[in-house]
Amino acid sequence: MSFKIASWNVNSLRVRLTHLLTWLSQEQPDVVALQEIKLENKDFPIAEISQAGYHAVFNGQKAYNGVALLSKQPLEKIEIALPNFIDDQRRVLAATLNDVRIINLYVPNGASVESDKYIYKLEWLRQLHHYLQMQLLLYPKLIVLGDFNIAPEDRDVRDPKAWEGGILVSELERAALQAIMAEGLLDSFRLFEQGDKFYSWWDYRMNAFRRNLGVRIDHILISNALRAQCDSCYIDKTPRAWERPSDHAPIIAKFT
DNA sequence: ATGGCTTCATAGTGAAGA
Repeated sequence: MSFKIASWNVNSLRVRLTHLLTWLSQEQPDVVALQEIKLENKDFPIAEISQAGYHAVFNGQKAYNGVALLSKQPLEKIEIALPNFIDDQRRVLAATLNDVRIINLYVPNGASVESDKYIYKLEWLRQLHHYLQMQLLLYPKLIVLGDFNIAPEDRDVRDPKAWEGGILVSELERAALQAIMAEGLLDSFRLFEQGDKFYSWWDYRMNAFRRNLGVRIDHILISNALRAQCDSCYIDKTPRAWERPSDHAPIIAKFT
């Protein structure tokens, strides 16, 4: 039986709800991880999501951040934060489906490498590292997906010279991601032959999407125990071309 | 060209995103 999982930073679930519902009906993923839902739990559109055939768990807050998991089957063992890390920003949502642990992340953006938010991003990634070490011991079949706000390599950036040393590509961010992946997580996108210049985020400004001036910062990482079952991974650019889109495109992985 | 767009909170503009 095949299994399809996706991640999508919707940049406001309120604004993007019709996009999401259209996309769900077309793509029929088994699980979707959403980031930047930007609403409180009391405002989550449970009825619409349920009508579309999905269970939902969510970890929202007012105005910013917020993550959710939609699933055709009910999810279990929900966690909503990194352990032992005091943080009022809602960026984590973990759940279990059968024997697969799914961890949805909205990694801090960091603003700029000179910013206090950059320090927070690096500390957050350090805490994430500890958490994933433990989760890998508990759950050999692990999927860690979401908006990582890190482009792993220069080939994940349309204009590496322009971005060099800056946020999303700085050495410390990339090293933090590499250290996490070295625990036993694979970038599912890079398990397969991909064309050139595939990105998951394009700035709203400067006609960046039309010109494909993007960066690949949304990822689906999988543990070694899932490697043999993973069939494909691809970025779905279609909803990015719709009217009033999110600035991110969904990324999808399929498993047998 | 440190702007450029979009969303949210707010009722003017300003923060935040990446």
